[in-house]
Amino acid sequence: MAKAIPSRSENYSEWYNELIKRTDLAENSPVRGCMVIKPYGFSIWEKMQRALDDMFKETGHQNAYFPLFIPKSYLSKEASHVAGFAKECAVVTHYRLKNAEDGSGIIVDPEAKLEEELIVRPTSETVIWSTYKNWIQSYRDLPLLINQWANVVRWEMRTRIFLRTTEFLWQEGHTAHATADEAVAETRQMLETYATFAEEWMAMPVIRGIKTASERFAGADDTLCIEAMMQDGKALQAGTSHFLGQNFAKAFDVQFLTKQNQLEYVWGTSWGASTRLMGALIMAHSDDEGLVLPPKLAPIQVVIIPIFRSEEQLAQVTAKVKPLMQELRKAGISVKYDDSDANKPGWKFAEYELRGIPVRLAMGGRDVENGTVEIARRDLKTKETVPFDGLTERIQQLLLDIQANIYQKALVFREANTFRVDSYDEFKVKIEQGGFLMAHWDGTPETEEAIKEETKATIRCIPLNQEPEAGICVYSGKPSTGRVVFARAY
RNA sequence: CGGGGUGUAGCGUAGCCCGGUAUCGCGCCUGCUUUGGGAGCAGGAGGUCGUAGGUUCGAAUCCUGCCACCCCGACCA
Repeated sequence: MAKAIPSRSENYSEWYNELIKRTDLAENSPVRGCMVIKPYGFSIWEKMQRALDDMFKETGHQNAYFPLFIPKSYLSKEASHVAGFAKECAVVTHYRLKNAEDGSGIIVDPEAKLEEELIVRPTSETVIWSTYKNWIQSYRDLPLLINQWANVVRWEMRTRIFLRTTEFLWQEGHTAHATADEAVAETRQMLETYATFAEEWMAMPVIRGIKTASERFAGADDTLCIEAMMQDGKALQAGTSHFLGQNFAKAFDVQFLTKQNQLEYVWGTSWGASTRLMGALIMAHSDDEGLVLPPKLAPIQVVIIPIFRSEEQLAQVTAKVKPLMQELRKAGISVKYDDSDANKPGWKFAEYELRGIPVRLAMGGRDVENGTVEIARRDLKTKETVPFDGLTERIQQLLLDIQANIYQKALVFREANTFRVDSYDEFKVKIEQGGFLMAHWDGTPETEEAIKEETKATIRCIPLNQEPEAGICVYSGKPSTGRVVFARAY
């Protein structure tokens, strides 16, 4: 018995860490700030990758791969870019080790110092734009729509598994366009792609918005983002899409000839989403019994557990189950039959619940006789006995229902924890309870900074598609044209 | 890098204040009974108490250094 995970409501951090550990998603590695993604966790990540990658392809993007190392001089070509990343770079200075003279072990060979240090990429704009210079000459080469799946390194002071690790996996799209309008449209399109992925695949509602100047990506003219609410009321940035203007084109001298034979700088975008999405997935839906996976991302959608006292009984159940599995698979449903006798049914029920498998079937002698099966759903933790016939259709529908229900639940939670706030006193009280505060802001970085300083709340974004509303800044009392989203964030 | 905490069997822990050769649970092994919500009983294996030193007749326990990990903060996707 035992093994309850620490309660979600009591200690969210502890619950999160323990959940990841117990479900075999990932673990901290001995290497500073890095994590090991275990097979179960990676199988979920792979599903995310595939879905995102398909969406990128549908919008005309192609995959490529660029180097891990960035010469220091590249990184420093775009001034605000390097300023933004300088404090968190891993730097390669030598290329050889040797035995110490005094026999004390292996040391870095001082003779093998690099002429120019190499930075382990914190993001790839600079290497990529230095390459694009050679790829782009004419308007006929545009738009250039490239994505890469890669790892990057950011030497953060404090790490948190999946949410902020020293090394992380992500995809980064880097596009070049002939006009600003086109690049802006691309930025929007990719933001919408992320939002669609979050909502339709992860079942996680997001707010589409634009970052304030102080939260903007280093080197961008504008940063769009999707922001999600976790179950502790904190915000999580789940994806970003940047309009780079001509900043990188100018820094790396990427020009093209227009139809009119004019030489012009190209317009850029970049956009990325990372293994942080795994953290989002966990924190958005899971409960004290474990993970709750949306069916579209569950590596196993249906688990079938036989209940038997003897080999003969097991054989009877198995005879019914095998054809069902074939039928489910034919319908595109992933299914696992756990007929091991290492653990008893009760243990299996709890284990698959912990791992977030959306649907569980249990079948024993009783069911074989009656032509029934017990079907349980993870999201609601309900179960019922249903006829064996027509199961495939029922399960198909159930998976859709679960996907929709998880989304709806997260949406209701977010709405219930989103508050319109009109005074700073109210702001300070509400922020302690968590959630999103919709408040007027005077548009100045000073106000933004002061509020952050005093309440630890940041402006997550200025929501897109929001009707303008005249008001006064909750902090300064100066006029404002619309509400922005304040929250404490991961 | 600052503040706090924890290191005892594969995992989780008691013991530490007040020194006397380590407790309990899970897991593991054997046997029987069990199997529709994390099985029961009986027996068994498993520990240089993070590490180095000090105090002491005697250290998991007291003292000092070091190491590791976790939490909070600065930084941030």
